[in-house]
Amino acid sequence: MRELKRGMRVVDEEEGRRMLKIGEVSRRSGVGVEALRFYEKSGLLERPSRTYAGYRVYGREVLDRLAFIKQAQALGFSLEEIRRIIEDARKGQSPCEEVREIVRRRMEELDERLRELQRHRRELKATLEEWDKVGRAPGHVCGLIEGSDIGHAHHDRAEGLKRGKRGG
Amino acid sequence: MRELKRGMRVVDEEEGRRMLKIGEVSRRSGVGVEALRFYEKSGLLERPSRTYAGYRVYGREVLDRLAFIKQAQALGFSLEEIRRIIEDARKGQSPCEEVREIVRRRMEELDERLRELQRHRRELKATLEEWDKVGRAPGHVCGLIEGSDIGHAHHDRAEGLKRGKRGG
DNA sequence: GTTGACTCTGTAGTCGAGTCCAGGGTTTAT
DNA sequence: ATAAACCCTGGACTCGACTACAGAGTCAAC
Repeated sequence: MRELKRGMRVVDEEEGRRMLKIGEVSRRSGVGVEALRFYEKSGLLERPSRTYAGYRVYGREVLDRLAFIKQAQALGFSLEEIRRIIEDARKGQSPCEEVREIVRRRMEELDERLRELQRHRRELKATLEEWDKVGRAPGHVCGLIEGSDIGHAHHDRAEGLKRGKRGG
Repeated sequence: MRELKRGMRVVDEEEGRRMLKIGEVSRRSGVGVEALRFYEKSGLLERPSRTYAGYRVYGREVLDRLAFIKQAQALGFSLEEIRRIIEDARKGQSPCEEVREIVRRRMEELDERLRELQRHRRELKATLEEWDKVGRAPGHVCGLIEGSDIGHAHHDRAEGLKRGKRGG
């Protein structure tokens, strides 16, 4: 089907910059065809142009966008946050203060989470050491649950830890 | 309904140790009635005895169990892991080596996650600083996504970071 | 002209840790 | 006698980031 009917807006494949079909984008980016369509639906990727048959065709710049998305994800951003960043980036031409603000906030959250995890680590370690001492005591079901520190947790501490449990 | 029909196994409320109905357990533990039933279904709590009318009645020891669960959760264990720990604790009477093993493994994972997050933090910081420098450059859509470091991420690094993305 | 790889849409399912609800029955206080 | 507060079951829903599938159309190769 090479002759173009009117209304045909297929982007030319011969014109120097080669266009990519979704499978190739997937292979090159490592992002999975279904995920690509999902990203499009979620507003992370612009709707690409289509071949006459309805196939998506992407320019190479989508690979940069996907690399950006992956990196942002790796940095701990949710897709929704990434979507907002991209959106802001498109409309706010000047200093993109909002974007930096998101990153700043995110970093603060990350710091908080880090502090928490370090505390958890210390508690785990203490628990292990406790168990190494207590473990051999007879008369308990196991000496761990009933006997150990963590079996009789201080309520306020547990509460404090729980606050930060926003799924990542 | 005080006269007991045959088959009645209601645990006596007068017998010194007072039994708790689910609402009271909830209030005392801070765990939420629905969550308590959910824990029961998930094998984290033994099935409690029932009143003749079918109401759950718990002994005070359930509060210890719940404190344990909460603390373990705060330490980063999933309910499934906690379930396994409790199960192991019940059947493995001697040194509960498995239990300690789980905790040890968990701590290693936590260490890994901590290292990752610290790396993320450093990258975020670098990105922010990069943006502070690049942000004012004209000619970009925003100077952030297209212009910044993270827009052209090294693939291998992104992959490396992604591996650890087990939701938490 | 037919295989086989690819693509499309749309919907449903996954996981974890619950929450919420409908439509009942029970207990307690007035 | 009746309202309020509690309890029961079973099932649906939530969120995030996908993945899987059904059923159909398209494209390149032989």
